[in-house]
Amino acid sequence: MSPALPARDRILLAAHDLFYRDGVRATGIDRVIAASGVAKLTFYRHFPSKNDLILAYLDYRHQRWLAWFADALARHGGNAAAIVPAIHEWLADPDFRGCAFLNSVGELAGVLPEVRDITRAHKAEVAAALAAVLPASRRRTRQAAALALALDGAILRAQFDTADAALHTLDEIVEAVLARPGAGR
Amino acid sequence: MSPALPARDRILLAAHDLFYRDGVRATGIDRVIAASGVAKLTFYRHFPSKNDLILAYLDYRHQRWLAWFADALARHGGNAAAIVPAIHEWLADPDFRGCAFLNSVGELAGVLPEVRDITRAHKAEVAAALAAVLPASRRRTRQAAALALALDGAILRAQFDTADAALHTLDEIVEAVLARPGAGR
DNA sequence: TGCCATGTAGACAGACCTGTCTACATTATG
DNA sequence: CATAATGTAGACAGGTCTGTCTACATGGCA
Repeated sequence: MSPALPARDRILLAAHDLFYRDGVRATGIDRVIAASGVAKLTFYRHFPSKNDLILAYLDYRHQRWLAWFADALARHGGNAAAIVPAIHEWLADPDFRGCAFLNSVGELAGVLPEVRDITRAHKAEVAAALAAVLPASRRRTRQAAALALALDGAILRAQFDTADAALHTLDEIVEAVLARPGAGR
Repeated sequence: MSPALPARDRILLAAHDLFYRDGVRATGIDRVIAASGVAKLTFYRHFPSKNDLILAYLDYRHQRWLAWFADALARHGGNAAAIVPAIHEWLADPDFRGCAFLNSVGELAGVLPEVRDITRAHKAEVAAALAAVLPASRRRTRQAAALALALDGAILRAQFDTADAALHTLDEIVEAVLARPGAGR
């Protein structure tokens, strides 16, 4: 009957699900408290303000998403051809609601500037994960940056158009960027 | 002393500036009313609910932004090389706060589904504006779709990283997409 | 035994939000 | 002149939000 998880973890889990699904601003503290089955005072002992919870949520999301992404890339072959199938897996998930970081920047960057830094750091790691599956070359880092940017575009596109359209266009950009003859230096 | 613009236009102008700068959800009706110098009852006669105002705002923004974009492309030469300089102009604007439509999808799609359709229509017209400056070819429409997606990625990137980084990466994608040898059909 | 961290339940304050309502002024038009 | 549309000023209701507070329970450890 004792709770399976300590209070802090239950709060963080509940906050993750609600913040990601409904948006940070649209989710009240009271809903997080109800969903985690914790008392209000307990909540405020662990997270003195909602902003603290938001930052903890982004940190948790960062670790969780990146672990999933690295695993998905590996499962699909661990090379450049794995990128689109891995993303397809995500976009097809019925719980897909876009990128938590991009969503948060739009919602919160004005009032919580740390979100910008967290997002920049997150996207840098995404680009690194992409670079790791590209063929070694002098242009690999820049190719990864281009793919990371296109990936963000595709994630957004999938939120107001079909996932298939987003993936198809992403695929074209991936091929164009990788096929491009070495124009560089 | 009579107002330069009819009440409805003043409301829409004020809503545009506030919604775009601070976000739709973060901006209360009272602030729009104060900024437009209109009485509350007058406001509610023109826009029975905030949702009506939001949709009118997006419609107005759509026309205004697209007119600016077409003009900027023309001023920079009206060909494919005009794309990055035109976007540069926008990102360098101190009032730049990302794409109003992408921001709204994140904030509102859950409670106001029309936002999704409006955004899809807006982006389709952006792609058409891009296609108009690309060299005629069998692949022009698909190239424009790819560039539109990359453009969205760049707009986002500029919100948490430097505009220069976003533009540089966008430029690489533009060149890769346009340089790509005809991969057939 | 005594102390303290950690927990529960829930009332409450103060702010802000949307939308309604009363009461009155101005202007154009039939 | 009379009527209707359009405007102003601002109180108010009912809801939601964050964060504080009181009062009490439990379990580990010195």
